[in-house]
Amino acid sequence: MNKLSGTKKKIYEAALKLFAQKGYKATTVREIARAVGIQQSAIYNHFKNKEAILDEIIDNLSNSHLINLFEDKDPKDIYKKGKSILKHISNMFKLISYDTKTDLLFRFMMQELFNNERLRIFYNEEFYQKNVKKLSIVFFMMMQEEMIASMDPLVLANEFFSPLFFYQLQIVRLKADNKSTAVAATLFEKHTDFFWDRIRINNERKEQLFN
Amino acid sequence: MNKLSGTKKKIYEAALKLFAQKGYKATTVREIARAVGIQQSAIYNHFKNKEAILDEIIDNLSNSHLINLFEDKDPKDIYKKGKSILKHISNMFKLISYDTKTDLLFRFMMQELFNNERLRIFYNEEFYQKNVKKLSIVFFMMMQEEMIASMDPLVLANEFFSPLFFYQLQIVRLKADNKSTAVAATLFEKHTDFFWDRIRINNERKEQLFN
DNA sequence: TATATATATGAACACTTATTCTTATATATA
DNA sequence: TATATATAAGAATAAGTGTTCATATATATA
Repeated sequence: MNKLSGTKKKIYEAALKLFAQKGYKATTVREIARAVGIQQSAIYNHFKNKEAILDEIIDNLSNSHLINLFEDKDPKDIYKKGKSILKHISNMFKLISYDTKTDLLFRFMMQELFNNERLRIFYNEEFYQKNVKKLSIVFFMMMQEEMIASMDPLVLANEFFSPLFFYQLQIVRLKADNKSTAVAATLFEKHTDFFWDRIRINNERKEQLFN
Repeated sequence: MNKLSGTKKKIYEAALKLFAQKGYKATTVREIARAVGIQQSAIYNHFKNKEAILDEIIDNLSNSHLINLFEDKDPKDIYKKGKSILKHISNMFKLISYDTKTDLLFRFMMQELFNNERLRIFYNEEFYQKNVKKLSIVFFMMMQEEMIASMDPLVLANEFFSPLFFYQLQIVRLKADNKSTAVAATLFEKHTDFFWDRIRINNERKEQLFN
């Protein structure tokens, strides 16, 4: 989002918040205007129409932290870190769930997933496929180095990714009712511990392999 | 749902379909009426208002197959089956994703999750908590019988449940765009295979334990 | 068959919706 | 300072919304 005027940015952010809370369809232009503190007609000086706000939000999803679990690091450089890279990714999910800005984006995405084809394409390509593919490369390399047991890397990537997504959804859902997220939050780490412990090759096993 | 008149049932089902497809708010009473083939005013002979249709749908979720993964079987009776009970539950998720009726309920639930507090309560208590607790009882008993490795049963239950949920969401999402679900569908079984293979105690390990 | 009840219609209602004007006021540019 | 441009307000509009009403027609009951 480059150099928005103050008001345009305010409209954008108020709209995102409302879309995430009650959905695009249920949010009125009047509500957005009221949240910004202007007349509804003033909105049309900044956006062509209501849908243009929605489109711009979806456009900007690609630049958000919602999808950059790897922070643009090359899988080839990080696989050596073993468990700690999984811990890091797991922690990224946790941070997204709690960061007030990314949290909105995630809730918005889940809210509108079935109502917007562009959003589904984003979800599939940027949020899911991209990350799972990177993960599977990491796992593939770990297998080659005999850090972890050998199996289908793509399956493994899905198995690592899906609980993180689910726990994230849990937290966003609990927050919607102002319920405690403490228990759900611990599951991020427990998932990584459980997962790594089950796939890693320890020294004894390694010796067995070489015998 | 007891003895609805023909028309009431038609309204109910047309509404569920539309709610699941485009959301409650975006669905108009006129659309529901058109789908049934009656005037919009006739709907009010069967339901007090639009929201009453929504409420009735949510009421009936508890009777649906959406949540009865165990088909009312006692965890104490089924844990002995070991992997096959997990296969069975995994397959239930898969069936739900493809059954045209339950598939609608799941999509409806995900559509309206953030817009309806009663639905979130249902999701949390009936869909999530109830099943995960039953699962953890099953795992706890498997641990006592030294069928699987010993760890926190509730964590294990979450680890088994969450990928199934995720894959189900994947399939419903892919179906929304008429995309192929073949690859996603294989993940249900692969999840169970991977999961069981990692937690089970095989004979060699068992011998080690007794030494 | 006659009567009561349930269900259908079609028109109308009051309200909300997104959007568009015209007009006024800032803000930036010359 | 004068002028052009961007942004604000307020009123108005047309279309869409859920809902109600009086009335007609089936359907079930006596």
